[in-house]
Amino acid sequence: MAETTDTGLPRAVAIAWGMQEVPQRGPSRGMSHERIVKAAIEVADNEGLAAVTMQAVAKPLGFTTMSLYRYVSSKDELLRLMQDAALTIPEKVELPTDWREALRVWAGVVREAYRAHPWVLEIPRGPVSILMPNSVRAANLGLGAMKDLPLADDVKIGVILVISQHVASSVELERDLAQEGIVAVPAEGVAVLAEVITPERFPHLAPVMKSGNYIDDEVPVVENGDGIDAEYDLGLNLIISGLETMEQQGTPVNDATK
Amino acid sequence: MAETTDTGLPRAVAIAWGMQEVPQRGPSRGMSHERIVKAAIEVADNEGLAAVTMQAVAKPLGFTTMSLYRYVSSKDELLRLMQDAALTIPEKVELPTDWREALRVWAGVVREAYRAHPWVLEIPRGPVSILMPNSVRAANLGLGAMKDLPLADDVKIGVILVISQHVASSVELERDLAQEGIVAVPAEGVAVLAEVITPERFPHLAPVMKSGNYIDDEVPVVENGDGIDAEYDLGLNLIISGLETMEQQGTPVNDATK
DNA sequence: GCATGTTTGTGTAGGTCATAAACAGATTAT
DNA sequence: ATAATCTGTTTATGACCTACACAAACATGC
Repeated sequence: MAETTDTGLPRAVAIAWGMQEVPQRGPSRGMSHERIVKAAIEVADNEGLAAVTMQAVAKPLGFTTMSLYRYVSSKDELLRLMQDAALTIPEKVELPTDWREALRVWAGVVREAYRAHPWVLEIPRGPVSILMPNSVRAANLGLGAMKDLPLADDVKIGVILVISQHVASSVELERDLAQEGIVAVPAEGVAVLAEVITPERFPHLAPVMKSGNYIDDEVPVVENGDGIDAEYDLGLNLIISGLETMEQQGTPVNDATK
Repeated sequence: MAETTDTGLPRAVAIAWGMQEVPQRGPSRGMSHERIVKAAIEVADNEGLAAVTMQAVAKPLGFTTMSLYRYVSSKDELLRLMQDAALTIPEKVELPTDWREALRVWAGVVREAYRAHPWVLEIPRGPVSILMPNSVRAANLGLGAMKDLPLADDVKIGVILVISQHVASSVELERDLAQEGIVAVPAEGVAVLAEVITPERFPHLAPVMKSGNYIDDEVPVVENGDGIDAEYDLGLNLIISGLETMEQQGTPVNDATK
């Protein structure tokens, strides 16, 4: 599926790491991966990921659609490059010494990266994604945040995955709810829904909905904007709190960093 | 964006709840939402979500492509119906009384539902998804698992979201890694990668990779199949453990169920 | 310099898809 | 009956990705 280079690495990985040798014989190139990806990101930022067509990317650059294929072997590859390039982790991040605070800062950095380009979450993240430069940088930073936490390496990797996924899901939820006109269910629709979500059929959920915090006239069932922050904090707090007990219980450690 | 009915509810919601009145005047219908969705799910199960085209769904049913549009207003609506129908929660689930075990069982049920149709995770889950019958059933069951946990309702809702998202992400990761030929990076490629992931540039990550658990000849950086189970358990354990301390600390309770 | 092979950007064309529009036959309401 | 409405179909349109072929540009080896 994913095109591979002679090193056996997916092409997108080689390109993103700058490991793709440039041809020498022909005319010099008038374009570059960087400029293409940048233009594509601009389109996605302005008009959404669905608006990213080869034509829409090429045109502002003053090139033809097909010319992009001299740099990118498929649209899929372009999407993968965008996915990595959009995950902009700041060059220098000051991490607190306390691992709890450090993890919070780290999660916040990742969260802001997603928030800056929410469409990245629409791109399917295959196993290749994790080999890309910015994913590696993010993982490295996350491990740094946990450097004083006495847990095994594979647990730390797991924590990084769990937190990343939580952050991603949270931003995704936030983005979904921000789309007005979809969430807004008028009172009439809510009333109709209340007829099928009865206490008999849904004994545990129905009372919660009745309690009113989750159904007002506009926003049903799920939380509003503030609720998203609450959900983000809740998940992060639970994970960190869980790590604390794990730390106190002293899980066996197998740390390669010594 | 999402088509709405006269009740103001998205059409997909009305259809899924069986709240869509059937026309009376014309000829009787030769097709049904159920059969269409079932056929579509079959295609997705066999050939992946990408193979779900209106034609591919209609043909096995002996109907034309366009006939589907008499039942479904767009492909997007069909996808949403598939998304809900694929989340098959068992009719009766025996939940242990202990909320910790009950949450584990609940998470397992959701996990198996996703595993049965992993392609659901490729369908963008908009805010509408949460109004669909099976999402509501899942939420109700999750709340039931926590019925003896003295926490506020909105916290419980948050916990359900957090756990669902963790389960979904974990299954997604599992599915990605199961696709052979993408993950398999030959030793040569790994060696090349090791040249750019240097201890100087990635002081925390590089030692972990060197430690060997994460790079063998075939599977780089990320865990193999067993590792996925470990990641799933880790996340769930952290969340539940976090809930335990929250329980012991006695967070203020505001329970609508009394 | 010059021939040769390579690479670039472009134009053309083919194939897949979703879906709008118009129509004939079926069925029910008046 | 007559009119209104609905069903399934045929036809057509417009996005899109991308394979292919071509001419001009450029580096290398003679």
